[in-house]
Amino acid sequence: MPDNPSDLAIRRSYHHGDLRQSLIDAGLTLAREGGPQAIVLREATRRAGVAPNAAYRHFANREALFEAVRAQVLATMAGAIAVEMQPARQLGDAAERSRAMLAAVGRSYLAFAQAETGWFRTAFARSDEGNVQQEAAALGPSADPFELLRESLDAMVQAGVLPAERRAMAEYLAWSTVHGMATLMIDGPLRHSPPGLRAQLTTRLLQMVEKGL
Amino acid sequence: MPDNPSDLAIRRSYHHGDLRQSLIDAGLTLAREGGPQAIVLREATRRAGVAPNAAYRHFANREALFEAVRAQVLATMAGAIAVEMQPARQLGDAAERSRAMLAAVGRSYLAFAQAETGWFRTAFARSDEGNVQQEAAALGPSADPFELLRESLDAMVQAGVLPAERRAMAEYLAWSTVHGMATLMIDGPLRHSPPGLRAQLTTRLLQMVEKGL
DNA sequence: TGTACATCAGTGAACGCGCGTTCACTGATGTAC
DNA sequence: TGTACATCAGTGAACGCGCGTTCACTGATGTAC
Repeated sequence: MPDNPSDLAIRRSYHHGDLRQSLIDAGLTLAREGGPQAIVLREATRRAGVAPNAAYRHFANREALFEAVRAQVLATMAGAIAVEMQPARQLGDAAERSRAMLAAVGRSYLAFAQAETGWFRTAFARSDEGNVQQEAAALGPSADPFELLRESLDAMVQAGVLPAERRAMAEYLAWSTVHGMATLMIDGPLRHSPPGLRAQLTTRLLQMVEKGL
Repeated sequence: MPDNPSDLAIRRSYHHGDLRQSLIDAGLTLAREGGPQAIVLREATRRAGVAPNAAYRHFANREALFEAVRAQVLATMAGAIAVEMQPARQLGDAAERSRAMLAAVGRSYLAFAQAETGWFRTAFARSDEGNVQQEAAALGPSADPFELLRESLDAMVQAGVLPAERRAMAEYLAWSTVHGMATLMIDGPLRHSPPGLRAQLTTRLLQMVEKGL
């Protein structure tokens, strides 16, 4: 393929090049701006510069496209969190390190929810499942933020910071807390709260989790 | 008005009786079964046995109907929680009472989310706000579950269970935790978890909040 | 008590919109000989 | 190296659907005299 003109560029060839990925990319843009409901098949094909039904060469239906986008979002989010965890990973003391990792997960989870609200909503949109796991698995390991949380908790147990008998289900307790706060901040009563208050709340919340676990 | 045939009954008179409330009732049924998106103006009029545009006598647009339904849901939820709090309120010891009240709020909040998922989703659907507060205010006091949470925390401070300096923002920390768990249970990885596990998680979560605050 | 009339609460028909999806098709690509 | 042909990836047109909303209307109600 000498020229591979994607998306918005005027296609010189009858064939697109990589329509599948272009549709997913368009879906990502839509989701970023408008959340899960903005992932509209016809709009994605429009942005890819292609007839609406062309999508059906690559996806069985709208749901399949949606799940592909969702898996990508999950991977992107996991990537963002992994980056924020890097400094914590460098720490020498095992106890300190594991605690810092957990805090980093929580902090960057909340940051992502606020910075990329559309994607955040998409990541946790209800789905008929099934497709999701397959898509996510195809993207390789650590495509899910949840895994990073698990890793941090395991590190805490290994460092002796978290008693082993409290490890079970701890990810659900921690995740609940942080996810609930994210919801409060993007949709709930804290929707219009100032950044200073949010920072304060984030800190106290993470303290509560660490103490409470 | 000799006969006041509402909703599904065949109307004998040209006038409906109380179309406004009938539309809200229809909206409540729709929301209960299908969540916020199921609140469809045309469907509500259909169920009320009336032409689609009749709704515009009582609501400016779909959004206005939606907010009226949402306010009702919030009130219903607050009512359910208030009932569950009753036993706790009877307790003699102030410290014990306040703690039991908080636990009751958390427990019944989670129970409501699982028993009435459609309503729960509706209660916390994003909205353009403005209308909500007015509608809720019109329904009288305690129309919001959040108020009951605040009340419990205030009681804890008064009973000396919660240090006054930790009272500020405590409702957001507590609410976050419980709301996040609700989300996990209805949409997230705990979607298909057995009741026994859920009960265990609920208990541990409430312990965590009490300790962590 | 009866009648005229303004007001209110509904009707009937239609609008434009955008969606997901299906059909029969055609242009481009790549492989076998 | 050239040609025939199967396969693949897109096109064009249309479908049915249901939505929210607007228009000009009509039947029922209640009030003034």
